[in-house]
Amino acid sequence: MEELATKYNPSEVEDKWYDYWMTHKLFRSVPDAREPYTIVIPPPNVTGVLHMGHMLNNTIQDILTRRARMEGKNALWVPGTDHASIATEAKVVAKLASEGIKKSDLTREEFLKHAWAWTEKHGGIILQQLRKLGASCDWSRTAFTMDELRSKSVIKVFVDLFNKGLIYRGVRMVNWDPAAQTALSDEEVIYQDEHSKLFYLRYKVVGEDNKYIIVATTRPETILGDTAVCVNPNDERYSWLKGKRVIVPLVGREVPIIMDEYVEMEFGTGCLKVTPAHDVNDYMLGEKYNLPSIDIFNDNGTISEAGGMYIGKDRFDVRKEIIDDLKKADLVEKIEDYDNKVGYSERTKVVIEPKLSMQWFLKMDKLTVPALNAVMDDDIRFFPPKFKNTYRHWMTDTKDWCISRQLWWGHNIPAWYLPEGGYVVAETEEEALSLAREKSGNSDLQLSDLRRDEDCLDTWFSSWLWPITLFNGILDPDNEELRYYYPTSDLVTGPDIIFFWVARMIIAGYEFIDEKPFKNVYFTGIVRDKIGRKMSKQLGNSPDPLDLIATYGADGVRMGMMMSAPAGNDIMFDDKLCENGRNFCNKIWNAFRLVKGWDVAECDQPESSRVATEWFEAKLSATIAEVNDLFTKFRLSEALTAIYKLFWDEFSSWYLEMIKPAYGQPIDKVTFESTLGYFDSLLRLLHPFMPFITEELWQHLAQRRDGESVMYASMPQPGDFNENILALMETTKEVITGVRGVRAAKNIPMKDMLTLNVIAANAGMSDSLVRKLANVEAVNYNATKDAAAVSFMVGTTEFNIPLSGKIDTTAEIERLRKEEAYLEGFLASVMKKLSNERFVSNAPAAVVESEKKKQADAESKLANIRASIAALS
RNA sequence: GGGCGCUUAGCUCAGCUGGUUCAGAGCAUCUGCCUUACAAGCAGAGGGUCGGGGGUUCGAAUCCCUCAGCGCCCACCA
Repeated sequence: MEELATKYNPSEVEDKWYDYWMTHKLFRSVPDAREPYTIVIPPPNVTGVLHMGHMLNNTIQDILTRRARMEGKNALWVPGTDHASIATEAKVVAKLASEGIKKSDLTREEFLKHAWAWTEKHGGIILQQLRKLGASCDWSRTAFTMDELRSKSVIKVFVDLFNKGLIYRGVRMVNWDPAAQTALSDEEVIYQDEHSKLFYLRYKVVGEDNKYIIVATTRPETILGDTAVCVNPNDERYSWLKGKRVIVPLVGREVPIIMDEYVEMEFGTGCLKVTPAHDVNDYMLGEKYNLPSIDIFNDNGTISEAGGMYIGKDRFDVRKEIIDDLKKADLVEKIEDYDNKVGYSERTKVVIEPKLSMQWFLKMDKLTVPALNAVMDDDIRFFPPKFKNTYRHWMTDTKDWCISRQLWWGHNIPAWYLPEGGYVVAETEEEALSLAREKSGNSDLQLSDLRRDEDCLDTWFSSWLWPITLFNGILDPDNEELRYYYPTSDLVTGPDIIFFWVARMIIAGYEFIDEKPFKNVYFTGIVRDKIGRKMSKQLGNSPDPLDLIATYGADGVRMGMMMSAPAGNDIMFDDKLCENGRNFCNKIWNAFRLVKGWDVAECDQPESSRVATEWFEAKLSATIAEVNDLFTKFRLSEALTAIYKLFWDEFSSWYLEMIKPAYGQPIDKVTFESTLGYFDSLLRLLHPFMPFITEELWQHLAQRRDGESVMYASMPQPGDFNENILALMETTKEVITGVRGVRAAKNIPMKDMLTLNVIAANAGMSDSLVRKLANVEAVNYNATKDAAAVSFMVGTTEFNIPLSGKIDTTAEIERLRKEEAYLEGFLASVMKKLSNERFVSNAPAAVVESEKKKQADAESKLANIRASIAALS
């Protein structure tokens, strides 16, 4: 066998095995007789780059997929990317701008050419990066939310919903993004607290001399669009205003006073200016009282012709200017500081403008019903379950979904407008034409007479179909793949897109397939930096995952992240975590070097090794059972921790030391074979978490045929094991630790042999292992106390180590006195409990028993200690 | 304004339906070791009245109430 380096070198190993897995198509899945296990990737933005959030999310998906595969399931993890309408279009617009090209100078076709070129250049980078992580996706199935199959599906779904009467078109107040110049859904608006100002403006009452009413507003520039002032009809202060009119300051427009209980009398002055075109509530009032609506903004947030003043200037500049002008005209009563919430575009980060516009909507009220029930009834399970609350909140009383976007990069809405008005919705131009001819009664109508809707669909209107369209479930609903893989097994995603995506996928599942899209949803936390800030490009606090992989190895990064990533809780990420992962890789590597370095001989198995193997076998089984249980609860970090401890503490620190032959000596064949078997089991257990190093070592462990992989080795299952051996070893370890403690305290080198006296007939430990690991030459039972010995206790048994000449009697007595005092206190508290009548009669028998045992143990220990003190004095 | 969650060792967190695997883990710290797999390591050690207060109970980190601080989600008070 070739010489192994003393340190594990991941970079040499990782690419080699990824290529091997790819060459042998080991990630490939097609339907067969096995039970399916399916995960669909939350598609990252096609032009995005890998960040720590992706790392965490995809590591978890890979762990689940790899584990399922080793459990004998037909595991499929489908990768793909999202066209990310707004984000991608914004990037393309910016790139074109840097070349001096304006989007408005291009035709739709020209623009899309640029967009596709951009997508092809940058698209898929992120998927390449995922390979570095070890992601075991079936790359042959890589999909894109805007590829042909997905596009056709989206259009078909739109037409279908339209024909069901669930999609409608109408003028509504929507969230307008002046940077992207498109409408957004409510979910794409993020509200932030702002310190702003409340401006109190004077509106002159018509027909009254020098009488003004004061209106409070945070947005003085919108007075350009005021068409009324509203007060509460119950507000006696203003009853005299009934039927009067006021003059909008500066603008000079005469507008009516209206009375509506919507107005809070306590807020501001109790007078509300009404701007139906630029505020959702004012819009409602406008509808109710038939007020004119003056849209004072252009789509880019500048003042429009309709504003009459400040035309072409930006809304925020105008806010400053108009206040100056109002002050000059003495129309400002006062200005107060005021904290309020301002809506920002999730994508472009600019302030949202409520705007009245013609949009397409999807009716939500009926659609949400089965989706809500599925989660509430645990037909779809959320991990952690606390997110059920959040989900229920949103799913009750959900507002209609604005699905149109004034963008070009996306699925073009399949609606065509007739020359004489009206429109038709169809999957293809041909169908549209025939519908249009029918509708208009004009059989000469040509396609060129029809005008295609300019808008495209919200990105989420394609991603909500993702688990279905990946198996072509819309276009061919009865196909074999859909029947086999759908519903998928687990979805792994962040709670931030529970409404954007998770909820809508569930809705789509029930609406289009009549079946849930997945059985379990595992919510990851947000990856933050070590001082708790969200990682972001702006802060520059996000490490580049590829740098981390280069430094610590993919396995190291995966392991470091997973050790501290409980479900649903944020992870405070620190590079240090990866260091632990790297160290663990090195530990595994070196344990392997040790084992593989031994010479094997046909000799008798020592007693110590016999006990050690029996014990480790039991320990292995117990841990596997524990890990299995943790996986069913999606407690991945705890499962990994359990395996980590099994490997590092139990296997490396204890077991290998127990069986390790003396230097230069061979190991017996029985022990060796057992050890290789354990190693194999450990590698299998670890594989889902750390795929590369386990594959590398599995290769060295045994000869394999080309194409074989630990990926397909079966996950070890727990066997029956003897609980007694576990208890025996716990005692043995405590005794060994006791002896080592004495060595450390007394500065006795490991090389020096010691004698161990047991002040009892039996200690419930393995003598042979104590001799070997504590370097004890003799274990004497039924020994008597010795003034020239240091003592320690394990359970109720006292041990002592004769150390003539090294005993500081005073210090030893003092130590024993402390111990005595502690035990006396402990005993007193136990006795107090036991003498409590109500405790003895109310507590379960087992608890009372255990208290009695505590009492007996404490008494016996106390007797021992007092005897020792007497012996030393 | 409503809802949810968090507060346990210096740091990051486990601790499930109250009771010897209840005060734990990893990291960090301290002490001694380059012992022949690993110093990215080994062997030892210290460290917390479980955010404050009250209650229920024989018994509370765990259940209830309350206060304080923090975080998240939802909501049209200009």
